[in-house]
Amino acid sequence: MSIQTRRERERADRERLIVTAARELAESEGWDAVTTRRLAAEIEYSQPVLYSHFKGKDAIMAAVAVQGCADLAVELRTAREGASGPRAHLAAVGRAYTAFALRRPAVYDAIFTLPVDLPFATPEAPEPLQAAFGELLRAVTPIAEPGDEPGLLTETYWAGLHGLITLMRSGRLPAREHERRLSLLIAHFTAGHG
Amino acid sequence: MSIQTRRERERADRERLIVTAARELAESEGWDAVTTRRLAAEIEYSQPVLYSHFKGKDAIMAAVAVQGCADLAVELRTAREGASGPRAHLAAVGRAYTAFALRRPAVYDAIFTLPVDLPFATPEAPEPLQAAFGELLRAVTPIAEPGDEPGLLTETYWAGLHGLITLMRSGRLPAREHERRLSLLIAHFTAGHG
DNA sequence: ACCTCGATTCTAGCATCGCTAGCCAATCTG
DNA sequence: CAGATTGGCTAGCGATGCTAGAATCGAGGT
Repeated sequence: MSIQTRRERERADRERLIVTAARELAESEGWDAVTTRRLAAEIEYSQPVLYSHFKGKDAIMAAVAVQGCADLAVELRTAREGASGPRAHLAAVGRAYTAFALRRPAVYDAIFTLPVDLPFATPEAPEPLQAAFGELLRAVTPIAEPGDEPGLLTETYWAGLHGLITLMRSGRLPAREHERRLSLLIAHFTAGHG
Repeated sequence: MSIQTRRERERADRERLIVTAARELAESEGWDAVTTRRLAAEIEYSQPVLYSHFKGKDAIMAAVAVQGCADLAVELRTAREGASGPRAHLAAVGRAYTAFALRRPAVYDAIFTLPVDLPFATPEAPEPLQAAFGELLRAVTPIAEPGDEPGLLTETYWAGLHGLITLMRSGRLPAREHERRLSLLIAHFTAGHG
């Protein structure tokens, strides 16, 4: 079995190598620079090996998204734990979310904007995605009013954050006022929860 | 002058032909189907004529965006005029906005999601864009609380709508509950303006 | 009526993209 | 050591956005 396990281990190593190379290349030069040829050169293999690990370029991006989402979940959690009170929780998580999106735009896009077919709002969704949403849910639930479904309220708050990010990143909203818009969003979701 | 003006008129006609062909093709088969070759075949000219009118494919999409934005502005206006009261105005405009996005996804993407370089939040922005934002502004301003800057509040509300649309359209939010999420967003922006 | 010349449109091609077929070599088995 | 099998690589396909240079059309003068 030793020979077989060594092969599988090397294969798994190379798969990680592909995903991290794709992420680093995307973070340093944008997703447009992540071509299959360029990525193959980066890992010092030929193009077709990519397709022996992943179904296609989309699958590689999906892997980057899942891995990056785990990072996001951690950052959301630590942000929430560093604040106290419902309103502070919501604000801290919202700021951590947008900070992540601005600091790592390529990863954020892989997770939330690029058309990569990952199951999202279903039980089959990858664990990191559910973890990240769970962190949002924990921050939003305490400010839900009676009759509000926490899940739906979380999705709505999330949409607000996502809209701010995407419109600003594409130049449709001026970046200068981002902080004030974010504060407005938080304020309107925490009305009456001083 | 007659011959010159006729030429210019024909040229303008063909430019309109290009834009409408691009829009119709995008609306019926999606932007992926709008290749320069396909578009050239659709207007029964060869590829290079596209480049004698527009700098490139992006410029054609920008033209579709500007034209479509005029439609959006009209729909937002009629929605607002069909309602009475600050809360009803905000709700009507929000519903009209999302309805437009769902009914004409290709045009919506050209305006708000695809990376097309149009000046947005500046005085140089094309008039239809300013008109559409102005309609949102008119609906939001009445529910702004003292101290809130209407412009920023409008941008924040707009971001909420845009986030709901993009996350739902990409499958990241279940479409079934869209109406309830939209209602939640509106409710949180109209707290205290029954 | 014809010819010239300038403007305009088309043919053909470039570089690059994601992806794949089929050869070739290295490695394991008997 | 010979045969078989796994796995990577070379080469190429079809399609993309875009462009250079040939070809064609039409206006104006003689």
